[in-house]
Amino acid sequence: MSSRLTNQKYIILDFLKNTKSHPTAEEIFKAVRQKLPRISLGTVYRNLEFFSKDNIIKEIAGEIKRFDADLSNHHHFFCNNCGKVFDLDEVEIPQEQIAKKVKKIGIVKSYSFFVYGICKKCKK
Amino acid sequence: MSSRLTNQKYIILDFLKNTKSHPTAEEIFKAVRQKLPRISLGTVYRNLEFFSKDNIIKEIAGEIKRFDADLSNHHHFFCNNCGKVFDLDEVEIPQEQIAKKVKKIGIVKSYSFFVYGICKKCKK
DNA sequence: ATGCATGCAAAGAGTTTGCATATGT
DNA sequence: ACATATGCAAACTCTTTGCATGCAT
Repeated sequence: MSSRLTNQKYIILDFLKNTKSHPTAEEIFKAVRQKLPRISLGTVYRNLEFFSKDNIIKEIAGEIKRFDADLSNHHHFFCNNCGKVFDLDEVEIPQEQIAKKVKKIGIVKSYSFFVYGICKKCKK
Repeated sequence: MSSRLTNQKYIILDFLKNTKSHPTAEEIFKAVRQKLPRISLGTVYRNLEFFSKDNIIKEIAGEIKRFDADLSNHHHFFCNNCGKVFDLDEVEIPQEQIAKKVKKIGIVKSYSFFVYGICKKCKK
């Protein structure tokens, strides 16, 4: 964790630890502002970057970045219609097999697997 | 393909079909401008969107969008150091198995799998 | 001839950064 | 006390859009 524990850091992280919504920086800003009305977007971005670098949270790349404090090895489903992101807890990827095949290209540091589709709610 | 075949479309697509570099819009712009000095970035973006919608090319989401005219079922390796993108031709994902597990969440339309790491050149 | 595509420039989103001030250690 | 973190606003990057003009059909 970055060196000085401020209220801002604590509340941002607390919010992230207690949501499964994979929020964007903007969404985190709005949520956190309810407890800390004077917090700035810049601070949110700066702290999210600290947390990512310290592997306390994970960035989920997409059109817009999203953030996830659930560091367990899981992947994501993006709904093309409503934009929501769902966890794929049961889906596993043959990592060792992949790492072997990728050896020719380089050293694997991490994986990210996205499934795109239409979620049940939007399907109706 | 979008309705009117212009020189701009032709040259953009021709460039994409003949590169393996997974270029960004900016890179495509620079390359294409050598043949069409008056082309604008807006036109590049507009046409890339046309092509994507018509499934002539694929967008690769990341910090910055990249584009790929190779529609074969393959995945990508991103080098965290130099930012280059490499094709992973041999890596296969158990799609059917995944689709089954994802059924609870929604209908699968597409997959994307990224491997992040350090490429051989950067490793040295 | 018609209307879709283009070039250009301005506007938009999302993100980063510089600087003076505030605050954790 | 001191250096790091913050708020604020400006700057930046990537992308989209409005509009007059050009060009494929």
